[in-house]
Amino acid sequence: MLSEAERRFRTNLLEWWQENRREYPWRESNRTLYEVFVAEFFLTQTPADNVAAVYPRFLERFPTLDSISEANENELVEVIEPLGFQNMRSAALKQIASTHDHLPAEPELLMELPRVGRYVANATLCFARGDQLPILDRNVERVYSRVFRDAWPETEADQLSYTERLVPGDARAYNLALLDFGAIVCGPDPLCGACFANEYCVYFQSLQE
DNA sequence: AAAACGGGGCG
DNA sequence: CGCCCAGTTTT
Repeated sequence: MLSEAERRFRTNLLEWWQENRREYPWRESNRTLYEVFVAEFFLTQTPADNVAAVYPRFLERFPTLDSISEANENELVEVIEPLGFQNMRSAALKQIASTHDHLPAEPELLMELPRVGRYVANATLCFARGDQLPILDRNVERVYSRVFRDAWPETEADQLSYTERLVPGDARAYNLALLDFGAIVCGPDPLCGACFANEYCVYFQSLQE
């Protein structure tokens, strides 16, 4: 059961997103599971614009897992280098490619891969396939902990359960909207003056004392 | 110098 | 689960 505020937030967020969505190469339609995975794998702790600058080159040189397993690791490191974490990342990709000829399409199986946690697994499957999975990173946490402050749980496991209830049938649109909202409006220094949630956001209400 | 960050690893 | 680590960028 969703609260009134939760239902309104969900509806308002999707409406807002129709006019405010950000475009990135990995969001284009018909991206494969592998292509979306590569993007999400690089997007952890790395600004989207940096990933966007390297992404086409990476996919051209490494269009499949198989092409990674055949490449030498130095070349992999070179292509990833502008993003940082190049050693950890190429070692992980090498290991994944050496043990898989295709990526598993279930979150628990994706999470068995090195350097793939809950965020990358759920984001990959939701954005590539539309799977109805919640995504939870620090941006999403910041948004929910403001808007639903009193109800928002403390621990990561409880937060994941909480977000699971909110994800609608069009999970892809909802989760992308949540990320864009956290980046554009509800960032570390929030633009409450431009926000649709002022009538029910607990954080905004607390500012009005 | 210190905080932020998603994942890994430990007890 | 709670805590701390490695690696990197941002403040």
